[in-house]
Amino acid sequence: MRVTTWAEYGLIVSLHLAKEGGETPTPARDLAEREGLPGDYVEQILLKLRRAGLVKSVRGAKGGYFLAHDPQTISVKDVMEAAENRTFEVYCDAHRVNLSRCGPNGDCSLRPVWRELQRRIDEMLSSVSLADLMRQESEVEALVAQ
Amino acid sequence: MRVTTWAEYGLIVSLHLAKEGGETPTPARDLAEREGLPGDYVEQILLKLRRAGLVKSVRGAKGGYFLAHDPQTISVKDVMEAAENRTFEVYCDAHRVNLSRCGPNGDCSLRPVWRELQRRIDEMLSSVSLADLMRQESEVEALVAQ
DNA sequence: TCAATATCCGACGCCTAGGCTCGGAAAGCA
DNA sequence: TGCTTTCCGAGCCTAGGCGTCGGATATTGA
Repeated sequence: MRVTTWAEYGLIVSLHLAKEGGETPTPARDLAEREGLPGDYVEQILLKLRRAGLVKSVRGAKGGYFLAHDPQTISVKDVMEAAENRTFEVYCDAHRVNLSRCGPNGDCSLRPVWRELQRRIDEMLSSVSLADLMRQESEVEALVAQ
Repeated sequence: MRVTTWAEYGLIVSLHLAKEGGETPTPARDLAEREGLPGDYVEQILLKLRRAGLVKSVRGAKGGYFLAHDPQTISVKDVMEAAENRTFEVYCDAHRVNLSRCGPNGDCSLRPVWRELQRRIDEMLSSVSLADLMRQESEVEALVAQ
């Protein structure tokens, strides 16, 4: 079980824009270079974030991207879902290995485990905002420890 | 973020053996057929589970596999780690994209989030045993809901 | 009006790892 | 001596993660 670069980079990029603040657009290429990320790839990710309504873009010279909302109103989960389409995929939902077990009428004691896991992951990721991430690592550590 | 078939099948297989009970060996092929899983693949998974000490095997005719311990002492996390090597991989631990950020002296506010997420996932998966999973789906659902 | 700068967007290419198969060696029964 | 079964490495196929590229469109400033 792992997080992809879509989510990881998506968060780095969003966080960068959050720190930038305001509505002055930052070009994708500048952002990528300053974060040490592949430029073309960052562009793809910003496109996804824009389609999800998390960032806004300005085209043409002097254009770029800026955050669409207040960092406090954007959660880690929001960014991950925008970048990765999902936070956690329940296997048996996607691949019905055995219909008599995985179907709606089946009885599979594993399903509740995955569902609950998904719930807790989402809960955790929803509870952290971009504003939270603008602090020092040590502060975030304290904040996040329940 | 998703669970692989290694973990999913590993759990199905372990659970099957738990229900079987006792020390009478069940052949991998029989198990696979009754669970509707690919036989050769199940064999690989059982091998992993054996190496992790979760199941024991008897070679030769009339041989097969049985659970090494009481189902109550084996958690979902145990099985997943045996089958998948890890429950949750923290991205920046595996791939240091940017040394000044991801290195030990770097300051990355994302790390605490992943670490805490990992902690909570492990906590959840440790709290459910194979014995718990031997119940009906609806019972497990109630059990697991915190 | 032209050149430079950016976003926009689809398509494609590499490579890893997940998911599964195969073939054969060793071990234990009948 | 067969038959069954575990053991184990090797290999195959595909999807998807991870990026790259090329060109169209929009905007700015000279």
